[in-house]
Amino acid sequence: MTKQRALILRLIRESKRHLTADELYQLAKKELPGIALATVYNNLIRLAEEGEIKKITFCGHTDCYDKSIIPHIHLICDGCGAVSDHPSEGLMEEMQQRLGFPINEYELAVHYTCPKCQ
Amino acid sequence: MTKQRALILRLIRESKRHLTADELYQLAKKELPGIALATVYNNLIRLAEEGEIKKITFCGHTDCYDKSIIPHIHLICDGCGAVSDHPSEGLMEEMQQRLGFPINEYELAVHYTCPKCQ
DNA sequence: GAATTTTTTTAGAATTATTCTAAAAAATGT
DNA sequence: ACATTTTTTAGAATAATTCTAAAAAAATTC
Repeated sequence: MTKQRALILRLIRESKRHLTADELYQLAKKELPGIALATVYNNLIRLAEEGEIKKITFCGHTDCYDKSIIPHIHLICDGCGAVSDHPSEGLMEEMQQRLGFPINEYELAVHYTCPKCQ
Repeated sequence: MTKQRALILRLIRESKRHLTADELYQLAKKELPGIALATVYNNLIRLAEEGEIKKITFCGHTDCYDKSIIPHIHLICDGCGAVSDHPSEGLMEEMQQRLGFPINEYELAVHYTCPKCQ
């Protein structure tokens, strides 16, 4: 665990939003000015492999990284594009029953119109 | 409706798989050798806007285009990476009940291990 | 149906996101 | 501390996508 990797993990955990690789790079540079963008990418891959964070990809957006590795629903407002998280207890089991075979995980993005954009 | 757009739409509809922009470009060139890659992109954007096709993005994969605009589940094998479609009747309603507010659409990718890769 | 206007296409440059490479630096094991 | 392994850095390379300006095609108007 290098100081670069620790910093990236901390930034992801402290953030209220999902951050892109470049956003993390910009934030990381403030604390560790010499850090390279490739280091951010390397560590994001590694942290995701180790299960510390989760890579998320939405249609039309740059890949982001989520501190929560517990499955949950991503709510996307079609008006302003804001992304929020929503718990999804029991959805794994529900999905397995529906499909009739065991599953490893799922990614669920729900598009709606948030109260502000109504 | 230009012949380029018609061709791209036909190729998507005739394909059994989801195709990337570049795959479509390669296929389209066989029938219309002078077609430009930008034309493929322009028309994919347009066709998706018009609701003729659907753009799909999976974590780590290049964007693909789906002939079916009816919501369905994408099954992704974690072994071989193969993507297949699965119907999802009633899932929209189920999801709305779970969330407690109306939704526009959803994207659901389920990761599993296919029989071959077991 | 020719002239005009609008839309689309083409070719290539530009941009964005990401990955690769090779040398330097840091961390780890002895 | 010395050797080995891993990680980082800087910058080049690649991949996917978008932009731009001119040419071509399609649609509209007279």
